[in-house]
Amino acid sequence: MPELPEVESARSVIARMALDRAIVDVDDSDTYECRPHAPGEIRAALLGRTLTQVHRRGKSMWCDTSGVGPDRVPGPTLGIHLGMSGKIVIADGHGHEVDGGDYWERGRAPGDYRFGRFSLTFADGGSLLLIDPRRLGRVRLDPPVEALGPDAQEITPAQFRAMLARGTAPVKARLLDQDAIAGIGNLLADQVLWLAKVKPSRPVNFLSPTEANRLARATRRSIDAAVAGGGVHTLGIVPFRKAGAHCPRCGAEMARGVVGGRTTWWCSREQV
DNA sequence: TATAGTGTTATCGG
DNA sequence: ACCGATAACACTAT
Repeated sequence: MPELPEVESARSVIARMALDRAIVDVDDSDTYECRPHAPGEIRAALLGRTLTQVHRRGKSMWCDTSGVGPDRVPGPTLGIHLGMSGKIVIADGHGHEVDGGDYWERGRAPGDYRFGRFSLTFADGGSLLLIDPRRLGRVRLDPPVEALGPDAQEITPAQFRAMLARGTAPVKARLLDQDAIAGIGNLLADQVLWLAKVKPSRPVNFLSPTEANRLARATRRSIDAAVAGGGVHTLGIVPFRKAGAHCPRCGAEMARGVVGGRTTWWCSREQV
């Protein structure tokens, strides 16, 4: 599920609910979610500290930490990636779900913690949980975030042009490359390309400056819309990514293919 | 029962 | 070394 808008929702949950609360317990026993750490490593690093800030770049989040004593010694950063199915949830001391952001989440009822993979418990008994059925998310200390490209929500027109100015990859593959531009996933990419009327398989070296500009504007508009709407599933083209659907703009049949290794849908008439 | 899936990454080949 | 394509990862829902 999570692309940039969902991760931003998770970031805001942490920012308003989980900062400056003393950590008294950590469940880092899921060795796959917490790879490459051994069980107990993250726990030992966080016990007796607090989260002081939460940052996001693209789909990656990380929290600054510090001790709770008078000296407030800085600790390691706590990296959280939601993967394909992750969600951050805050519970109170009775295990009652207090906050989980507002984006759509397929099937799960509030308070269903069956797929909890990592948690922090605070001094008052409340907790932060990472719910992640597919377990492709990740929690780690001091995650490397320097390699990520500019955040897709804040990228400048010049940075956007530079991102397309090298190589021969299909434009959709480049939009999905987190080292080139951080935050765009499969659904957001299809929406951006549809809005800009660019065929996903077109090599970046064949794009005109006009098309590059349309893509930059479409990226901005799509992310703003998805953040405001509460997730990428609220984007216009998403309900039409299915067999037999027709373009909501021109009525032509939607085409399906694989680009950048991902299932891709586009308008067979307008996106050429 | 078989398959697809809103993400990342190691590996392979050109 | 750079760039792009592919498979693998883990697990659920259809």
